[in-house]
Amino acid sequence: MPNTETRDAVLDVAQDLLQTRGLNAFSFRDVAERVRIKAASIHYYFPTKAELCRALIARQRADVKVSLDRIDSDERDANQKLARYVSVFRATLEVGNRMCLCGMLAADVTTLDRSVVEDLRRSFEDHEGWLKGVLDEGKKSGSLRFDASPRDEARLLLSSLEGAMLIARTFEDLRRFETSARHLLAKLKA
Amino acid sequence: MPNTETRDAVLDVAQDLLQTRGLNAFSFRDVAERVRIKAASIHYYFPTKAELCRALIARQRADVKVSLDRIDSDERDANQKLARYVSVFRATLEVGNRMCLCGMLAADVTTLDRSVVEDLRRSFEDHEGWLKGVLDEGKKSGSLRFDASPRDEARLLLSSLEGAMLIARTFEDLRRFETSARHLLAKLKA
DNA sequence: GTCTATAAGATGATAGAC
DNA sequence: GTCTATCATCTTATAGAC
Repeated sequence: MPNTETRDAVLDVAQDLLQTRGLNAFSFRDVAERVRIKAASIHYYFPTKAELCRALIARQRADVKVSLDRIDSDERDANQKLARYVSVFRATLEVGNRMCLCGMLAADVTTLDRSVVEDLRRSFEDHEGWLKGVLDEGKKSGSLRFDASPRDEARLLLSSLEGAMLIARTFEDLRRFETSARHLLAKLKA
Repeated sequence: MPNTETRDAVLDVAQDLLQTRGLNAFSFRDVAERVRIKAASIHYYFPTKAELCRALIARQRADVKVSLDRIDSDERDANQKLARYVSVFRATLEVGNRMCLCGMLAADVTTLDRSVVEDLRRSFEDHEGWLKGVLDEGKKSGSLRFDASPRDEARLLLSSLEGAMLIARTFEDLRRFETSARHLLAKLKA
């Protein structure tokens, strides 16, 4: 079996560099140095940068699923679920002023292989699908209020959070994100 | 005097590549080939990539000022002003599925020189300042309605539009942007 | 202003030793 | 699994001819 420890370390470092600098601003050598192996060794786990990307998205989707499942089991009120959801984004920004993994890949989308773009879209759709469910349920239970369809409202919320991260990061100002997120949730509250 | 024609052509091509691929995914050679000069010649106009960046932002800020001034002189209603403002973003996406220049640089922010980051922030502040004015005036005249401060609401609107571009671009789906933008404006309308 | 030539280093990727 | 060695190519940038 492959050495999962090294493989995970490579993914951890690559993810951090990707979220911090962007896909085209870090190299296999950058990753290797931090993992303290040689660049060539990374190719043993991930033959190409595209495969590294796919693995990052796959792991991220699994991690997100765990987070969303936990929110679903912990919270019953839609407002609380959304607040917890937002806190996932804030945590990303909080540690090292990182951009969302998918948001960063979205910026680099034209430089990605076709198959990576497809995975990236599925990842966004994971978020949108969950948000749609929460919004739908919140509207029906009377705890949320909005005029668009749950689908459109979910898309708008995700987009707005991504944009809020992008700009808060530019100003290195976490409070910018927090303020935007607070207003976004307030607008949805019944 | 320097050859303004070539200089402008370099800026045009660099801007397109930047908005399409991102700062770290195009080279002086890429620009040179499209302008049909040699890469070394670009250094005559822009000694470093950072200076090219600064020039792009400076030109963009001037262009945006012209656009916003025109909106101000053409439209009196705040809702109309915002609709025109949104159409500037849509036009960018419409032609070649391009990301906003500043939004793209924001993704690459950690790889930018300090001085470029400062210019980038000023560019965002230009937008936010204008939006704040429109929102303030719209609220006072009774044509707009929102709960946050004009400043926070302006920041949120700009963030949301950037995020909507980012994700619409990922799906190569202009209508995603249009739908999000429509709902954003509807939420503000009194 | 634009070119050729060149530097000095980085990049993704592969072959083959250990 | 990890390494060294190597490849072919690209990158930003500079020097100096034309």
